[in-house]
Amino acid sequence: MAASKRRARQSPDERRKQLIGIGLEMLTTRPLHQITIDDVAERANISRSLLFHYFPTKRDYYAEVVRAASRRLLRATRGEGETIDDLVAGFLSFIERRHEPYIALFRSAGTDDWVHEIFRDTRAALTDQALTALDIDEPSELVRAAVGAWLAYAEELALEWAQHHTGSREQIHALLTGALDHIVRTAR
Amino acid sequence: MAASKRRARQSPDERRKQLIGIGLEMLTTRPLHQITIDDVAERANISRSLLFHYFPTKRDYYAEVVRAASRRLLRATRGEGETIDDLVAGFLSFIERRHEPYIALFRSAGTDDWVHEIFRDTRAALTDQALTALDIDEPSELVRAAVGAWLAYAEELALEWAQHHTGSREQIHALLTGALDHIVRTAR
DNA sequence: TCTACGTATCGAGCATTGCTCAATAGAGAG
DNA sequence: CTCTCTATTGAGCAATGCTCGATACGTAGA
Repeated sequence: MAASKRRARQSPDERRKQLIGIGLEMLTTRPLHQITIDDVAERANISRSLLFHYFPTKRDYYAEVVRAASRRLLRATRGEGETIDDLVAGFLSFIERRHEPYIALFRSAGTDDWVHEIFRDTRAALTDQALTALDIDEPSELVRAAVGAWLAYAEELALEWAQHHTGSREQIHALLTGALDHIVRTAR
Repeated sequence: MAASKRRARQSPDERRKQLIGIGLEMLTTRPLHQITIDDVAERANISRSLLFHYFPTKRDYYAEVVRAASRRLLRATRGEGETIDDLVAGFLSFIERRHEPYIALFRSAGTDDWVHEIFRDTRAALTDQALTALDIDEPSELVRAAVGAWLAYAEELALEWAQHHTGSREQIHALLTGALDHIVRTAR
């Protein structure tokens, strides 16, 4: 008690990182809007007030947490994306390893407009990666939309696979690449 | 003021319907968890307490609202589903007319476990409709998963189309049926 | 080593919101 | 006309997002 009451003064940078880290961690166990400031503060061993010192509002805090989650995802799928096979393989590996935070990100998508916006940005970036891998330079609006929708398909199928082991990795891989190929050919 | 203070006693059935109706209405303008009991009560011209008299908890109220939204959707797509073309056509018409409540339903999916469950049930029912239309009696787990994921694709693409008029109705229709056909053939 | 300043940190307190419970009043049965 | 049943309410509690003034920790300069 005496020890926990002691003020452990830290640099703003570390504190922010710590708090966002805690947010990411908690995001894997419960939906975004169920994370209360009190929970985070207690976990970080600080007062509520301090959290509001770093993030003007709960929304801002959430937003940074979700953005961090998004960055993680994009970092994990990017770079390998030379071909569609590479991209899909990277995507599947990522989902396999980290489907929990990924689910968390998705589940958070609908909670609020500002979260949804981050979610859309993330998906747009993934769409760009896919389009690049497909060697499509100037896609029509329809092609972009179709590839974006394919991502929804990919997410759903990959998560189902990661959670319930539905089908083999090769089957899922084939379903994803095959569908994308078919979709893109149809869309233009 | 005097008029609004007057007690307008109603039958439980009507009250429940009224309250759920208000919930459905509000769901089109804001995400589920942003609807406060106070808002609903004020709109219905009743006290907060009465709402808790009919629904033991806010969750229960939400659940019934979302279930009602789900039922609407299923009623609108069911029946026409003789062939896949019929089903897709019905789906597109429905989205075209009512994409707002539909978006609302989707957006609500991640807010909480119990909402997500309703959402999954809804999608499972739609999957059954599609499988029936495809004349697939005993689908493997993989086929079911693939068709379920295809629904995510369909939802995403149809909503994009309804909101931003991306592509013609025929193009979207072709993209949906084509993808489903391709996916099912690949999955088995 | 001492002092003074900047700021990381906290505690008290306010408004909103989900929820409880005892009290009240409207409507139909007898 | 009265009595009973229950739809309805108001007051109040606990949790939670958020504000603000006070405090103490760490360091730069003497």
